[in-house]
Amino acid sequence: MNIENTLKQKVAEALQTLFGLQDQPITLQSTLKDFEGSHTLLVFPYTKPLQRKPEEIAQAIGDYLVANAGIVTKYNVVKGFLNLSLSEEAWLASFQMMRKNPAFGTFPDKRKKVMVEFSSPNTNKPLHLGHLRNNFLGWSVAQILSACGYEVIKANLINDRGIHICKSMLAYQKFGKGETPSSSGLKGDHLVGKYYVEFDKLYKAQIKELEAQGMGKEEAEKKAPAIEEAQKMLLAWEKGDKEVVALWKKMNDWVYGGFAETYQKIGVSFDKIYYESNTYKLGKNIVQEGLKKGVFYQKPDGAVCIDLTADGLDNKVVQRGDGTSVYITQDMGTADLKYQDFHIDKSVYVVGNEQDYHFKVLFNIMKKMGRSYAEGMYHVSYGMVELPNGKMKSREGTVVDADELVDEMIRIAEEKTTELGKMDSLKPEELPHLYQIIALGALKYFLLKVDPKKKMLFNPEESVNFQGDAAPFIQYNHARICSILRKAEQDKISYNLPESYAEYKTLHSSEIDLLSVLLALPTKVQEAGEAYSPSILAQYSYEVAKGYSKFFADCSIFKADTDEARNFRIALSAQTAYTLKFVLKLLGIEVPDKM
RNA sequence: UGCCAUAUAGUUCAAGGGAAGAACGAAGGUUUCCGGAGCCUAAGAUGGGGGUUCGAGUCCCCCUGUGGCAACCA
Repeated sequence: MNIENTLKQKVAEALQTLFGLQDQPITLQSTLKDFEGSHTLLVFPYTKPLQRKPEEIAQAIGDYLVANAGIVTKYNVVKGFLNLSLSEEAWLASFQMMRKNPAFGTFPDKRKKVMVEFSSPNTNKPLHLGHLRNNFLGWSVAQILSACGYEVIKANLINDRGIHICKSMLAYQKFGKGETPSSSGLKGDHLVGKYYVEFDKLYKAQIKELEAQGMGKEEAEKKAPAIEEAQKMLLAWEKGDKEVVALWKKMNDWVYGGFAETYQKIGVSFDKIYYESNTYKLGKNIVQEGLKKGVFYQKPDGAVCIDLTADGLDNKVVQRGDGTSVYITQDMGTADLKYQDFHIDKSVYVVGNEQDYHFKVLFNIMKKMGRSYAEGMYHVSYGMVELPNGKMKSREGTVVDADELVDEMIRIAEEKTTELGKMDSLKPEELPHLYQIIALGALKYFLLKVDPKKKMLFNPEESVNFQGDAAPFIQYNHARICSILRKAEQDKISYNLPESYAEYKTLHSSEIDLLSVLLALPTKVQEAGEAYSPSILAQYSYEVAKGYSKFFADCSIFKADTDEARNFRIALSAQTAYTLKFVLKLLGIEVPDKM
């Protein structure tokens, strides 16, 4: 039914009829702006078997298509590129098909469950820009997979225990003086983060002092009293020491309060929350199972290992000589736990690329252990967000704080909106929500438009775009269409009846370009799902908005020459609004009706 | 040292082996007309060297730069 498949079929037919060629690759791409036509067939691949010039072959196929394909009206040949123009009927027919499908862009239920784990913060400090990239990616990947037909469970594995938490706790014990979020006016996560930084100051000073006394750097890092105390605290926590556990609970609760506020503000939520304090002991049964199966082996000192050298990896310890867990042990256990809880078919981890190796090892092990879900494990690996002067480091305070950044974005959104005088048509009480939509949209789009696996640069001086290739431009096009649809309704124009524009026979090239972009929606959603890449949809949403802007500038809607043209253009606008809203939703971005 | 990423315009990013594209910035134009956060015009780039191919930014090899990993850390 869709244009592309019809064309491919007809091209195959042409190759068979004209040249007796079968099973040839058929490569269609969209025609470049500089040439006439909408679809371009590459004929280079046929030159070899046919021993003929590409121009000859292209011309022959072109003639055949015009005569036999029905939907092709004319063609032109540039080197080995056969540019095709399609009939108005073909465009209008596919447009009607799209209009009739209220769920255009979504796929049928696959009857498969996938868990997407993302966010996964440590509870010793507030969220920063890097976490935002993670949260936005995870959320978007979950939405995309859902549109692709999966049942999605969004999970958050909170790292609420370990030496880093003890660092904050220790510093609080030493310097906190009973400070609380309410007494200090600080958000809970920020308060705890403050003591994490305090710890680092103390620790660094102690190292320096020890070094001054002639101790080597490495030894000083191990012997500094602060770190020794923190380690002692961790042991006490593991033994269930009442005082330590009480402090841990208190400070974690502060952090959860802070996180909840941030999550709520950035529009992120979860279906299932795991805590490492509950899962960190898991996995030992898998170690035993692996030993029995011969997947693992035990070294003389008792450490359990796996030899992955045959797979291009190394020897990896999965359990310490003293019988305690390492990182990978608990991840094996948690993988099983997730399966037990939900019987998932796929398990996706949104985690930074510094853990690429870890996940290769984990997935490899779970395959060797014969887990049914192992083939469906996938690491959405993303690059770090860097500042102009390099990486962000929490301990050194060179981070872009998530809460501050969001607030700043909201401030800028208000400023720009006021500057443009765009808030006149809105009630004052609607404005804060609008600013929030625009600010978060800009931020999310900025972080999502870049290919996840690439590192990206954030320059606080230049901030985030509100113009050009940016969410506000896309949102603006949605708002502008809503305005048109309101007018259409006011004027009682029933643009949604296909027969009301069926006679429209003079499509403008901007209309065809826009239509062609809109038709690509399902393909783009599928691509984004297969690649776990929201950036594909971010780019697409911009193409749609740009296509609409061009159309809007070139084609008058309410002053169109005929009622058919007018009705078609309103319907085209409505379809564009649907597409923009649909795609941005998959990116976790809201669209306003007015802005 | 090994492994994995990565290198495109002044800057930030695109380009499923197929005609190198945007945006920002800087230059010029555009508002009697449905929303100018817009539209139009022009300038500007594949780190270096080999190879495979009809065709390479894309695949392979070497070199250089950058980031990450290579813990019985997480």
